[in-house]
Amino acid sequence: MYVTLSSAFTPATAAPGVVPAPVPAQRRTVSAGAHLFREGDIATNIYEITAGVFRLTRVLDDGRRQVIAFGLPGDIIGFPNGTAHHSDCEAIQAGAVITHRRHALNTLEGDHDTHQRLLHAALREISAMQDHLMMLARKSALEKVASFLVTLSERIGKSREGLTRCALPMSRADIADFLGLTIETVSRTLTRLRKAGVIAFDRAQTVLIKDMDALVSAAQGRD
Amino acid sequence: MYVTLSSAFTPATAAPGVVPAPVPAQRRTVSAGAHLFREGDIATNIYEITAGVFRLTRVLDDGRRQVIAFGLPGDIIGFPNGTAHHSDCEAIQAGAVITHRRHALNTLEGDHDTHQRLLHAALREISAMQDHLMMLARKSALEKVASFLVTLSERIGKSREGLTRCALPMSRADIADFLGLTIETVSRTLTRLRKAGVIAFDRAQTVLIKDMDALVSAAQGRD
DNA sequence: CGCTTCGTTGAGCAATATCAAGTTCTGTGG
DNA sequence: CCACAGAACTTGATATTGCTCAACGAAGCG
Repeated sequence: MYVTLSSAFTPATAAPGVVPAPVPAQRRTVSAGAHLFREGDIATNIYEITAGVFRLTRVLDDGRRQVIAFGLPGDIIGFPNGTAHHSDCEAIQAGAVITHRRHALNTLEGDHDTHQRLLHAALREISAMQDHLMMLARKSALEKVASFLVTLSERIGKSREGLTRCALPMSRADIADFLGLTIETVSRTLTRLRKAGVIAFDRAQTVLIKDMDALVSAAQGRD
Repeated sequence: MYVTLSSAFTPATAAPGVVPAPVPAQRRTVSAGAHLFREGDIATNIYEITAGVFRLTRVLDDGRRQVIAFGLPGDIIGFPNGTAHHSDCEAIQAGAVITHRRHALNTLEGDHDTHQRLLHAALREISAMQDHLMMLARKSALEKVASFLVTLSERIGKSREGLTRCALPMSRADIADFLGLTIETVSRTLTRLRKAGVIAFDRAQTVLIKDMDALVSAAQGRD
């Protein structure tokens, strides 16, 4: 559930001919700042986000932090590897999730449709993380920040009259830790884009993308 | 199939009580330099590596390259997202794979055991990529190179008399592109570790780890 | 209204990239 | 077996990017 690509999210409609299924899934709301799970917790559930914004983080012993992904509605989060979670998941904006039993990934239990959806989400996740990998390793600060804005606005931006308005539900620190930069560099880069007339700000938490083409170009390193 | 963690690889033994299954899997050998698949190819198979070393790469339009992972025996590679592959996979050392039909990931086809193994490999992959993400974004050149050597030697190193000998089947360029560094930085960092007495070289393609503790420390940033 | 957290800006610095030689290794043809 | 050519690797000098440290401004919250 990298901020990208999940646009290809497959809705939860049952395939024709498939039995309606005995769904052991439950809804759950999560208030801002609350953890869905923490590193070390036994991974019993997989979560399908229906509202809010979540943040998946890993922390190194010495405190260095990496935001692995932001989870938005439609994303599926919390895939287990082994029995325990290896990352923290916190709601940065109050939200809601559908919890699926971890066992829904076992072939012989639960319904086929849910199983397939979770599986495809996992595969999409692998692909999205490959993109993220590429970005972290090979892109400049400007490209990273621009890419992030483009991707986020594709997910949650509203376009009107050639202007795209996009909320930034996460702090600068979260963005920095997602992109592998410092807070200062993120801030400076946003300022640079603003001064270049590519973006503007309402509040620090709302970007207005004035020139999407330029932003996309910046994201790809042709600035 | 990041170079790490697959040590947790689950062998292909059938679970008790499971029908032997009509396996549609086939063996295939791949010579050095040959591609298993390329970006854009229709993803019809998933590959289970039984011998050799493979390299999974993504290339940006402008030529910037990222090695997503190295595939070693026991790893499973080529998970599809959508219909086409989004990366290239090349054998850097002659090898062999078992090919599984992509459909083995569909619940209702093929045997349950294979399905579960592939699924768990995918989940392990997600976890491994999270580690890789963290490393790319947050570690210094020294930490990256040291981590790489530690991880690789855990997979393919041979220890004897407190000395671990480990082949480096990939070129410096491959290592650099895996770690998000330049060839020169990789080379300099290896030299630095060598001059510090932590490692030594036979040929450029074989490391001797003389002080594993020091290497592990370096990998974790306490040098 | 003050406090605290978050974000921006500036100056200097450190790590790594880049550019440019050299050196070693490898394979090939004589 | 040796000489040579090309590739891979190492090393050095310099440039650049983004980090660190520090101060300041703005916004949420009691």
